Amino acid sequence: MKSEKADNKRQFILEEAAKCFGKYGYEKTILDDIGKAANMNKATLYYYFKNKEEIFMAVVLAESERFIADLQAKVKDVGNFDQKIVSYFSERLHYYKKVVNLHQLSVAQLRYIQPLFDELYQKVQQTEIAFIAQLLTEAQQKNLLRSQESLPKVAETMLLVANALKHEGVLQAKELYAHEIDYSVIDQQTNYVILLILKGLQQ
Amino acid sequence: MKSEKADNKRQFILEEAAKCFGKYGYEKTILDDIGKAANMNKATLYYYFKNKEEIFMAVVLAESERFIADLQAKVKDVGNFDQKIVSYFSERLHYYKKVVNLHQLSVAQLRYIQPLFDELYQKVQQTEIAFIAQLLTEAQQKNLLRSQESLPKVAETMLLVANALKHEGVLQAKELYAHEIDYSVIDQQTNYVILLILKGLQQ
Amino acid sequence: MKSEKADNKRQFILEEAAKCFGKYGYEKTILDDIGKAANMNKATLYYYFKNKEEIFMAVVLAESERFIADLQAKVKDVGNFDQKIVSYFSERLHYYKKVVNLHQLSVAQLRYIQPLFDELYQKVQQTEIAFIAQLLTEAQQKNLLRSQESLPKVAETMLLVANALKHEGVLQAKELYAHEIDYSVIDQQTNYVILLILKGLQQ
Amino acid sequence: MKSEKADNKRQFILEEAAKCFGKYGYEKTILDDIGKAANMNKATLYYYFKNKEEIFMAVVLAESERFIADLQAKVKDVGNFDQKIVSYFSERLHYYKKVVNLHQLSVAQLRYIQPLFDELYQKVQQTEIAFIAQLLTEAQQKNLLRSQESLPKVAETMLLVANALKHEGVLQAKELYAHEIDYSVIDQQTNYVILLILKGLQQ
DNA sequence: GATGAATGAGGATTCATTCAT
DNA sequence: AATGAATGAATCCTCATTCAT
Repeated sequence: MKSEKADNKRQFILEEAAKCFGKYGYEKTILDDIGKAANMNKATLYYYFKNKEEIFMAVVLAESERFIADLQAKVKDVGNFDQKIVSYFSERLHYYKKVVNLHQLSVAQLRYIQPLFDELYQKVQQTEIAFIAQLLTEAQQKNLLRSQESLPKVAETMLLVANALKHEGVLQAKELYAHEIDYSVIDQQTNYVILLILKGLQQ
Repeated sequence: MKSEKADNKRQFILEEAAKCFGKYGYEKTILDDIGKAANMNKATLYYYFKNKEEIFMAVVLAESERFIADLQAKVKDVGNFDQKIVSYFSERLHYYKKVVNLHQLSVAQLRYIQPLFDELYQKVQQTEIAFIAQLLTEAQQKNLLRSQESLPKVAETMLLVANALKHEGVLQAKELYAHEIDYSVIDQQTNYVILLILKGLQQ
Repeated sequence: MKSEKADNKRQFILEEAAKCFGKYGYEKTILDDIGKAANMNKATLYYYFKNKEEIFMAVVLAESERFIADLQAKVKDVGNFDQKIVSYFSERLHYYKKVVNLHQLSVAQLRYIQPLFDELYQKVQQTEIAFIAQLLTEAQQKNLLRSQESLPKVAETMLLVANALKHEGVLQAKELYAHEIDYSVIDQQTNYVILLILKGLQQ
Repeated sequence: MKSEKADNKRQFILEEAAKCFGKYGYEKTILDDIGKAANMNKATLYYYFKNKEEIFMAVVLAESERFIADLQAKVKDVGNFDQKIVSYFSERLHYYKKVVNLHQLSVAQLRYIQPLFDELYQKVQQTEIAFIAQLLTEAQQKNLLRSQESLPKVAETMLLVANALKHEGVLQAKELYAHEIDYSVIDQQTNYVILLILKGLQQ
């Protein structure tokens, strides 16, 4: 492929950028930092990415993919079926929190970035939906679920709800310190709804 | 007092500034934000403070004083004498971590700001030394300590060591994510040394 | 007089301001410098003077008066009548040059300040005219001048011409370095015209 | 060469900047002035220079190099060997005075700028040392000097002394008007020492 | 693909000046 | 008379972004 080399370079930039963002935070990282780290003129970065924000997004996406893979591997070893699902969402929220802290994002930036963020997650979400649907299917095959529902649809709904609660929590946090968003509340709300849904499926 | 009004205004500015720094972080907060929040031209801020950094420092100092007061009240209710001292230092480190996260400071900034930070803490430290010395004195009066040492000196030394370990931890963190500084290691080291010192006093 | 105290204070401010302007130049001297030097709040300066420029002008005026007095004393001892007049104008130009350098004025500032400058000199000029007229009168009494001209008028004209030539020189200096204005050319031109006028009077 | 164009532009900026500094002085010259004079956005200046000060320094350096070249050409035609050396140092001091006046620098600025100034002159000084050493060598070849000293070393020492006396003079001038520094005293001191050294070489 | 060069949009800081008391 | 407080208008400098080559 013509683009294989380009992809490698893109990848390399992202790795260096991730280090920079981690060290200095999103704001303090200037494109010259990333350029120097990747041994190229900062203008070249614009050949591979639209702008600083896109670089950041791509960094987060890469981290996400790694994380989701980890997460799914981990969840497979968790107790029974209910717990698998619940802990999946719980860990997922925990991860979101970590990313926010990791890059020292403030609430203001979060609000601005979130839409792009979510757009980016679309891709990841396909994986997520598939994974949850898979868990549900396995449960169904063990006769744990009586539902006739489309399981992918259910999985998507669960994710939708989880995301909605997360966003809701962030948007409520107007006056609070960014990382003081009370994720534990969001966590409980999410757990509760997910369990309700699962109960519904088991009727 | 001539300066009472000015002091109130200074105080007011600090409260508004604290909100801004909390919301946006140190970097993203621009003086216009603080000015608008405090209903004044940003140039006026320079009448009350030397520069942005001084405003930030004053905010942190105010938070510190509040925190130290809280902390000391809380520690009084903690189990026995040893535990009081140990938990004092543990909580103190936890607070430092919180401040760093609270204002989304990166390692790079930390290094730069730390000296000013510490200078500022001089005042707070007098309170801290007095408090620890008091705890030690009470223990001595209960014949828990046999030492003839000057207790304020001991208190000062404990603080010195705790601070040194904290700084050491930060300076080691060159390549790590700012908030990923491993405070738990620092915490253990600090606990260990403090207990050693206490043991020495009890010989 | 009510204003005697105020006059003393004004005088004191001017002395301190002169030191400041001398040390730092017009631009670099800030009102806080003058205020501190005169032991008063900078706002108070505005009670005594309209603005920074007026302080500067007053400083220059005071220096001028001192200088003109000196000059006139000195000239009295100079050789014959012609030489007295010529050296008066020559020294006068030399003084102007000194003031300009002394306060590190640039050509740009000079252009701006000149009108105010000249307005200020009006007062001084009365003294100057009187002095030159006196020299002329003495010459007339010794029958050195046959003219029927009004001698004050002649004196005034001489000053007018001298000033005009000086201004002309400054305005020509657009592209030159401020203090590189070629005063020697102006000096020669002035001498020449003054001598012509004197010749005319002696016909 | 890759940088030839850039060097030309740098040069062009310096020429325009020199005009501005000459017209308005260091303080009054704003970067917009230089930018406009050089037909570019002021931000572009930062592509070629680190800051305003560096531009100024570069202007002075360029002037210095031109001057030193002139000076050396001129000195070659001066009478005998002793006179060549003495007049070199005398002219050199005269030049320093001119630069200071030329840019309307106040004593305060001089103190601040001097270190950078001297750092910049390091380069020029190599040329100066070589030139003086050459004069000494020629004298030696004519058997005017009996010394076995390293002549470059002697040349360097002479420059060192001349600079030290110059600095001493500036630093003494605390309360004086900047351009009223009494260079004639410095000149005499320098001459005296240089002649002493030359005498020593002729023993 | 890559980069040297250019720039507009800010952001911190300074300072002459004003005004209420 | 005096001043604490306030501010608008600069001014230096930074940085993401663009563009011609």
